[in-house]
Amino acid sequence: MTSANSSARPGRPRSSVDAEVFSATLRTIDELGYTRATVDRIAASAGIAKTTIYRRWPSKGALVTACLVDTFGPLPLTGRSRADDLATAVRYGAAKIGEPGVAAAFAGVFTDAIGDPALRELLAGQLQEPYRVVLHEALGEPDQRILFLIDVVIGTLLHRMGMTGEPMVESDVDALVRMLQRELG
Amino acid sequence: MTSANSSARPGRPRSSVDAEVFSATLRTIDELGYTRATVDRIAASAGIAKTTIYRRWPSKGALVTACLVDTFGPLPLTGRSRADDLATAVRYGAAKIGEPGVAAAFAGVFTDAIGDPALRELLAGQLQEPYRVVLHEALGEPDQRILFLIDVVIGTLLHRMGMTGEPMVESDVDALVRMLQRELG
DNA sequence: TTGGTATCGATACCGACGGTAGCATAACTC
DNA sequence: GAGTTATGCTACCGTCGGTATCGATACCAA
Repeated sequence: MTSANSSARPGRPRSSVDAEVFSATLRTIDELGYTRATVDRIAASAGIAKTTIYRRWPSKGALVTACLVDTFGPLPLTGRSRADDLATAVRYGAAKIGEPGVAAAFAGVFTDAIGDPALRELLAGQLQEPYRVVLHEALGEPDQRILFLIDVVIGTLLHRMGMTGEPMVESDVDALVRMLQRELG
Repeated sequence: MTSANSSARPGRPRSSVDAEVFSATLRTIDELGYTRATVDRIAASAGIAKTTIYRRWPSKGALVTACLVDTFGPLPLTGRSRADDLATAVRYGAAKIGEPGVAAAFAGVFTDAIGDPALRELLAGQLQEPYRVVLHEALGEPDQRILFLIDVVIGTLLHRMGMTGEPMVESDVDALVRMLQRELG
């Protein structure tokens, strides 16, 4: 019979540096902005070679998208009520987008995704789609409403970061929560 | 007395090609995306030399910002009622952001503005500030509420364009109008 | 007509960036 | 050991944002 040992691939195993790379990516983007955060600098900050990055991700946009998917984990919903889950989702998004480098990374990927359909599919499929599914289940609203909700939450928070460079203040996040609770309540 | 003729500067006058440049900028960004819409290509599309562009705008980001300021003209408010003015503003923004190249230009400038404080000030001061003033007057709401409103409208519409590449459908724009009318009504 | 001035097109150039190729070497399995 | 895969390193390519330069051009004033 063939060797059925699942983790028995020959050759040198991949070094587990993905976490360091993601951390270095956000750190570098936060310090220098998306454009000046070159792949060379990110690799140097992660302590690896630039070629190693291109062996794992096909482009800078794909790297940053993977970085965002890693940063935005699963939504920590409570399931107590629709209003509660909605508020949790909004505040979770606000917290994540307020983390250093996240908003800049988001804007950069959006820009790269124009005229790069593969990257746009990656962005919509890997980043937005999981939240669409879980919010559809938690809120019991049709998909069109869920996608609208995501547009409002993420778009609003990103626009504030893009215009001011600062995360949205808590009182405005509160207003966003109340507005959407009225909308979906 | 000194020669007080206002339009009597010596030398060759500037050729009036700003409109062609703005048109070429949006056209090229729409065709190729922000990154691949190089200043060379924009200049060629406008039928002028690249150096002429850099004599009028200090950077690609400044050119695109000026292009957006030109595209987004003054808000055509009716003054009939707050609800009417609000709906008009939202639909005006949706129409403009749906025009070819506008959303891509917006996203690109946001990306460039990170780590370029001068460009960010240009963006906030030239593009956002006029709308803040006129909406503050028309809606009679405090500045914080107006800025929040702008974040929601522009952010939501841009996020939809960034994720799907298509403008927001009319039914969703309607939902956006109703949601904000409830919020500010 | 002449001279002064500011803009224009064209070209060449620089530094930086995204991405690729090649090679020696290290790390693992059998 | 042999075979296989990943890594670091260096060198390289094409492109892009932005600058410098120069002759030609279009205006004004005298």
